[in-house]
Amino acid sequence: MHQRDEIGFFIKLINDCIEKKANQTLKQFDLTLSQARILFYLHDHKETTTSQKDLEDFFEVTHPTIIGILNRLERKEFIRSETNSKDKRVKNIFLADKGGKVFCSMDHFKKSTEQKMLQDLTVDQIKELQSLLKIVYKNIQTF
Amino acid sequence: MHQRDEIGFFIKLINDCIEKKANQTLKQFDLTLSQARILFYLHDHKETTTSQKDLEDFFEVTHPTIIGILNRLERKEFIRSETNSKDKRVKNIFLADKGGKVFCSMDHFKKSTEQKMLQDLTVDQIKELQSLLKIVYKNIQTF
DNA sequence: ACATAATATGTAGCATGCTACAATTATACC
DNA sequence: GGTATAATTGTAGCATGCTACATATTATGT
Repeated sequence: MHQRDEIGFFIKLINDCIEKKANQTLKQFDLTLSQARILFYLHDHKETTTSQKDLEDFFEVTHPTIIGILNRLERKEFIRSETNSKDKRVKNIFLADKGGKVFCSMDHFKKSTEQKMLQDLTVDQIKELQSLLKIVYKNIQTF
Repeated sequence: MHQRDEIGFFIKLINDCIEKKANQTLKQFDLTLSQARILFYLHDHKETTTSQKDLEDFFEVTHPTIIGILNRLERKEFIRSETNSKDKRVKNIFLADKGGKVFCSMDHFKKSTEQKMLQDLTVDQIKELQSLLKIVYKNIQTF
């Protein structure tokens, strides 16, 4: 088995490539892929309040990672944050006006990207890919 | 479509997870996953000389990325390097004794990891996954 | 009520990826 | 042969991931 044929290696190639291309496109919005994903999350969860911890759990990254991304987003005024008055340990995160404004054009970019990525695949193949990746994911998590 | 169901997002979760677990295991060898992958490459290409550029092309990363990894590997004496006398622009990279020594135990770890990752999948399913990922990869590259 | 444990966030330092710019050497062309 | 171009490597600075340690607040148990 050659290194480049291994699933883990291949997944890394794909992930690096997605991130690079996305970051090049998102540069026009002064955003990175990880930052944009946070904005999408906040947009999708407008009705409920979101804490830093919620973002850690959803994106499955450690808290120093989330803190870094949020600090950069807040410095650029895409989001704002405030301490929860009920539980002062908790910091709530909100989409700021600027974050809402870039949303439409970003959403369009996101949909066309996902579409290009999955072109030449049938609906069944996409479902199959999702289900296979889910199994792989479950396997690695239980190491 | 929810964010976590998107292929790109899912691939990132899997990649982060693989890298984290692998780095925890490889710590005993004083190596990271990216560093170990370089050693595997050098081991698999013992018969031919390898330049920095070869590694960039194989791993599809930029040259500053490769330089960083190689510098850390050389500082730890897993590899050594020398300027090509025929073409002084080129820097050749060799596996050092120390790099060869950790190889057996790493190889064992690598095989058992790949096995655990793909458990519960049939040979046909693995082939199907590889072929689907290959299509996705081709699609992103031609953006 | 008070000590202890758990939870949420913060900071420091590192590895790996990137872009942008620079330096050196080899190649190509007139 | 000399100049322009290409190829290879190097450096600086940043974003995002991590671990390890620290701090503040809340929850728990006696």
